[in-house]
Amino acid sequence: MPLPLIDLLWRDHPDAPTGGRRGPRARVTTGSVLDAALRLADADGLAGVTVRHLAADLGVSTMSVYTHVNSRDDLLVLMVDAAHLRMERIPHGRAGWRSRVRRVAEANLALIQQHPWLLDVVDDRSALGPGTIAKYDHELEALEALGLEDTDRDAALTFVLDFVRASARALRPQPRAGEMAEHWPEWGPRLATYLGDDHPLARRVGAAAGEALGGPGSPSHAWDFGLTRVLDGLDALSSGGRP
Amino acid sequence: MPLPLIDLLWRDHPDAPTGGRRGPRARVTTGSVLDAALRLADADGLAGVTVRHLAADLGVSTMSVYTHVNSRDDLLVLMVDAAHLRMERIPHGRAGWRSRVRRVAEANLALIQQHPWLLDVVDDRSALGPGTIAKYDHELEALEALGLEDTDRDAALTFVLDFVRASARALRPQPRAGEMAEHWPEWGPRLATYLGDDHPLARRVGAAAGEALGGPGSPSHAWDFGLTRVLDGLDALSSGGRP
DNA sequence: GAGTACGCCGTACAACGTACACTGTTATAG
DNA sequence: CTATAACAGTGTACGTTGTACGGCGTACTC
Repeated sequence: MPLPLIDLLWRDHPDAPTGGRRGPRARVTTGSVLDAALRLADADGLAGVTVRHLAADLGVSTMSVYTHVNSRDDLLVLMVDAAHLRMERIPHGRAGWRSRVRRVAEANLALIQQHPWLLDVVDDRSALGPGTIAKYDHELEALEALGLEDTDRDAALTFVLDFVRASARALRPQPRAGEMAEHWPEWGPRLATYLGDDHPLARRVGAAAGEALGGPGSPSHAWDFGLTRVLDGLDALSSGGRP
Repeated sequence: MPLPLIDLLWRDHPDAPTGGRRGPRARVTTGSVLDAALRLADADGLAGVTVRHLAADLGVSTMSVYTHVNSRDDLLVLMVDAAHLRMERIPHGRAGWRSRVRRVAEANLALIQQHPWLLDVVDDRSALGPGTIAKYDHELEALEALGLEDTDRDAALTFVLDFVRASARALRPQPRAGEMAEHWPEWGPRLATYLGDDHPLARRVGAAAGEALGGPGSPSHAWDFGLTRVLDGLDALSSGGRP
């Protein structure tokens, strides 16, 4: 049986237990399993990360994967922490907090667009891993100039990162988009019939939002809009409430 | 084969196709399948909503479910729209936009806490259903006094609702919480060893946030904090940018 | 050289969504 | 009145998933 999750997360730390040295040499390691899992997830999404696929990619039998990882759920946690560990951490420099936070948001958006499967992992246990903790530490620094007490500082970071996650989900090409477009010639008129003259506001705003989504200009209006809202919302903290 | 999804969503509309009248009378309907599915989901979560369980609850065979619903994915879309349809829609009255938006947020939080499985449905096709459209219309009204153009009005609502979804996810009792607590006596000291003196900021803020989470006072500091941030962020729109 | 810890593997099981072929029932067409 | 077509419902079966269990062979320790 592999080591507990906490030790697998910190497997590269000098104090991490190594286990005995007997028996045949391992042909794969937890690290190489993770490398393969990340490749698979980036290519085929989380659903493509099955234990069997993983084992085939590694050239071992299905059950051998469980020698290096306790369960698929644990694997996902390890993957998230690995992605966080590899994330580039740009020094904050002398920029003001607004630029800092903006860069944190953009870096997280880039991370999720590079690894869209991050949106599909709901397990929070990666918070115990070296990558996630380092990321947390670095991003907390961005909020320094806001002068918040600790609980608010954590809440502010959560606020920013939750916005990024939601926006990234909206920006992600929906798997159903193709199916929707396919059925639209049939469904569109039918929906118009059902709606009739009801909900004129929803119809007007929905149409405008739909057009803007596929239209020219910025790839996502909602991202710019939301990010400015986030920054202005935090701004109200340091400028002593609303005027 | 059942009707296409768009017609199932609008099954209660007068213009909805009813299908022929031949054959034995249906012992269950799309509506009763949904009722059972909602009960199951509220009780056991989305994972408890299996076609077999559903059929057993309804007293029919497994495959009979597919007479009234095209697929499990479609079922989830119908469930979401049904939940949106049954949501109470409080008139906005004469309240200012801040109170209106606050109430929209609180109503959505209540909705998700009543039906936590809503967080697990990622399919956006419910946007075509009567419940989701009525909800959209009603919530857009809350933003009237902000004087936004249509695309911004949609973006603002998305901004609010995304915040609610993320907060609701954080407030939801994590399925892993029990397991974490169980392993904590073993993992806590180990984590302390690994961390050593690194990341003092993350350790301090993380500890404060962790304490606040289980501590006395408001059930969630992050909710109050974030909601005020959301409102202040929107406020900056109407007060003409930051001072 | 004996014992043991360990990597690896084959088989097997329960659960899932659902395709398919079928039976039986009922309203309609001739 | 009968033949037909449309429909609700069922049983079986397939492919896929995660993973428990027991066995086999290897390499280190005594």
